[in-house]
Amino acid sequence: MANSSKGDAVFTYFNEIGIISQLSTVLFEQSLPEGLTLSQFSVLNWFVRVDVEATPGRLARAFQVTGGAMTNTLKKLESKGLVKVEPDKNSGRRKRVTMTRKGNQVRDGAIKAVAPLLRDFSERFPVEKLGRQTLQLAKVREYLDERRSE
Amino acid sequence: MANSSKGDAVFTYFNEIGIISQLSTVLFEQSLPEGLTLSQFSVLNWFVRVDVEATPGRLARAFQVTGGAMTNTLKKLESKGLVKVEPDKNSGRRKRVTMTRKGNQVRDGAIKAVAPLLRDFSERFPVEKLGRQTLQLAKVREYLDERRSE
DNA sequence: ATTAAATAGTTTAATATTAAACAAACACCG
DNA sequence: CGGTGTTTGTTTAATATTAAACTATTTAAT
Repeated sequence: MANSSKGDAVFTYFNEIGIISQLSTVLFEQSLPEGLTLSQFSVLNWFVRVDVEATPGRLARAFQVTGGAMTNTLKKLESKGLVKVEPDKNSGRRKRVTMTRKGNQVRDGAIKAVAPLLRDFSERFPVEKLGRQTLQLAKVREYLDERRSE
Repeated sequence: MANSSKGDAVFTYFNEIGIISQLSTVLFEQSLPEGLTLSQFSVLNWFVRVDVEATPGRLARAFQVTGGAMTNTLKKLESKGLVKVEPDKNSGRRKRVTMTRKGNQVRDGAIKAVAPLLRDFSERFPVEKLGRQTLQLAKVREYLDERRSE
C-alpha cells in the first residue's frame, strides 16, 4: 500500500514533467520564425552560447540525440541557409559546421520573437523560484543520466 | 542584460524538463513488458485508476493527444489482446473500450516490472520532496495549459 | 607495414505523433 | 420533418526521432 502510493507519487511527478515538456515545446515552436523546430533553434543558439564551430558528433552529444537525428537537423538548417557544413581539412571523416550570417540573424529574430513568452512566464514564475526548481531538476536529470546506459 | 539572463533561466528550466522527460520515458519503457510503450501502459493503467470503460475520445482528452494518436494506441493494444473495442449500443458513432483480462494481467506485470525503478528513485528522492516539486510543476502545467489554445 | 579495431557520419526502416481531410451519426432548430 | 452544424472516430501525409546497418577514415597493435 505504502509502496504503491510511493510509486504513484513518482509516476505523477514524471507525468507532470512529460506534459510540461510537450506543452512548452509546442508553445515555443509556435513563436519561432522560419518554421524552426526547437531542435533547430537549439543548434543555432548553441553556436552563440558555446562555440562558433562544431562537428555533427559534438552537437549530437551536446543534445543527447543520435547521430542520425543530428544529420537530419543539420540538413534542415543547411537547406534554409542557416548553417554551413564543410569537410574538415585536418580529418577526412569529420565535418565542420558553422553558422551563417543569415543563421545568426534568424537566431536573433527567434530570440526576439520568443521574448514576450519568456517575459510573461517569468512574471508569473519569478527567477528565484525558478532557479531553485532548476537546481532540483538538475539533480534528477543527473540521476537519470547515470542510470542511462547501465 | 537582465532580460536575456531571465530568458536564459526560463530556457534552462524547460531544457532540464525536456531532458528529464526524454530520459525517464526511455528508462521506463525499457522496463515495460510486451513491448509496451508509455502511452500504451498509461491507457491500461487508466482502466485501473479511473474507470473500467471509456470511449476513444475520452481517453484522447485524458492524455491530451489527438484522436488519431489514440486510434493508433488502441489498435496496438487491441492487436496485443489487451483491450477490447466494440461499437456502443446506445450511440452509433461512439465506441466502447474496455480492458481484457489479459490486459489486466499485463498491466499488473508492468507495475511489478517497474517497481524496482520507482523504489530506487524514491530512495534517492523521498516522496515529501517529490510532492513539493510536483505541486510546483502542476502550477506551471496549469499555466501552460491556459496559454495553450489562446 | 598489415591488419584489426575504433570513430565519424549517413542511410534506411520503423515508430509515435500531429494536422487536416474525411465519413458517419446525431442534435437541434426552422 | 429536413436541412445544418456538431460530434466521434478514422485515415492520410508529414515530421522528428531511434536503432541498426553501412561506408569511409583514422588509430593502434603486432
